[in-house]
Amino acid sequence: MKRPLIRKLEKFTRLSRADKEMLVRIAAQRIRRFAAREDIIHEGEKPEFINLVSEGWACRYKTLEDGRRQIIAFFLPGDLCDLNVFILKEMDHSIGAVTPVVVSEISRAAFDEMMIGHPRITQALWWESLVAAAIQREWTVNLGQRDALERMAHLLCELFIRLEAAGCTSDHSCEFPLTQTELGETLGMSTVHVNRTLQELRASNLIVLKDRTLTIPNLKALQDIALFNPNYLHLDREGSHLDANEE
Amino acid sequence: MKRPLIRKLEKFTRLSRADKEMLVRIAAQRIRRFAAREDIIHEGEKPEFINLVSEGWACRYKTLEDGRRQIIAFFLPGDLCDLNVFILKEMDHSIGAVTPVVVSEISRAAFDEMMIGHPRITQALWWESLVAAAIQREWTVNLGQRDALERMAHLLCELFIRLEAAGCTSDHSCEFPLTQTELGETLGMSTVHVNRTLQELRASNLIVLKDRTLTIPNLKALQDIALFNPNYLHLDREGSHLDANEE
DNA sequence: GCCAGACATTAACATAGGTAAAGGTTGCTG
DNA sequence: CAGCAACCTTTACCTATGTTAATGTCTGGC
Repeated sequence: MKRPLIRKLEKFTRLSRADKEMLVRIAAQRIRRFAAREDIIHEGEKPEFINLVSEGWACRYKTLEDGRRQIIAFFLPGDLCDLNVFILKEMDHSIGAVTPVVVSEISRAAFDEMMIGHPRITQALWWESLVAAAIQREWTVNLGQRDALERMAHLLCELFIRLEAAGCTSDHSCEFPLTQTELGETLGMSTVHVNRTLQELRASNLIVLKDRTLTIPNLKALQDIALFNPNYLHLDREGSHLDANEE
Repeated sequence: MKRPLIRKLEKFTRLSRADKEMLVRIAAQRIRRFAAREDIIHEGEKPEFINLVSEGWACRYKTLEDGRRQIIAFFLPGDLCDLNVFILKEMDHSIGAVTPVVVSEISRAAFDEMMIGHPRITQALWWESLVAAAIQREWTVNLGQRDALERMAHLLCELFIRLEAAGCTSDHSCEFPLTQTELGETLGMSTVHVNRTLQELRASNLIVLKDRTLTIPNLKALQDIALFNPNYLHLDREGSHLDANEE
């Protein structure tokens, strides 16, 4: 459950003790807490920090002039928001807390320091940002090509596997704080249809979703429904499953 | 028309003569040509280079097991495909030529050299990759929230403005090589509906599209239909319109 | 122990967009 | 210059999903 970022990065590369200490130190420098639904940064503001979500779920979202809202990405424990953002003059979207959230702010200086002294971390962070881009692309495919049932199944598979990589699952279950409204804003469908779709997945015994807890009794089966191919998550370091060196 | 990459980067920052010479030199190192419809790199391959599209249009796409295809991004002249890709073990999608295309391959060594000796270029390239990510996010919004007419209008606005930044427009017109099938694969709609939607835009005098040429007589009007907010393209360098120093 | 607010569920009905199929251009190629 | 291939257009019909609105079920606060 601890240090989800480190746990995740180790899916890509082995980190030295010094690397890990560095990451822990950086993450401790400036910590902020947000209530559920609170904005962490809002469209139009100048980005000054890289945010690292260390506890809770956050999301990127964008609102159209007429009020329609689209959730563009989820940030799970261990996820970083945009390396290098400070290059941009202003945010073109907002980041909000989905649940109560703990965020570490990484300053430009701290980031540069890490880039210079810790090539392993640097590599690992680029990997994480390439994966984030790949996820965004997969969401494009999801919204463009899959129908409601496939789309929902795909999202659930992705979130479950990402939570697993961050050490936030136990057995076949994980906490699942999203409301049906939020699922609709993510998948581009009405709440009514979200509900119908979840009912259908439940009826097929593909998921159990109750009391903010999601259980996927047979992940393979859900993946099949979703046409889910995990390659885009790039979690395939040779032998990463052999490492038992959790900290 | 020349050096679309330089032209585009100068929307973000001023480049020195040495910077520009560097970019020209790098782009000349290894050049490849592809016929329309040919793959530049295919899902599953190991990425070894950063590709720079210097002439023609290319696209990223992904195909589901059952054959459905989604176009995920367009690469216009001056666009780069994924800084740092070589970190990944294999491509999770393909990149294909839409028209006949000229591509410069940038090796890891050349990229590193540039990063070290040319901080202005480094900054500018990160900017360009952040913009590419922002575009991908906007496509998520487009597919998730906008209806067919808005979606089509939005895509046309974006492509036109990006072509303008690369110096590939004249007055209110640009070359527009996409078939209706490709538009459908981009916007997640059937060709029949693409056709209906284009008819509707034509009937409202919002576009003229004929003989692979697109004219947008009143860009503002098209943007209004699309709920198009150009902020995500981050083309707003203070005073960039004052620079008359084209090379 | 009751009420308000947030969330989930269901039903009845409406519509944007998909599907299938046929015909119309245009432009190349032999 | 005939004929094919790629692309565009249109029509008729169908269905996945949206809309509206009513009802149900929790939860925390008083």
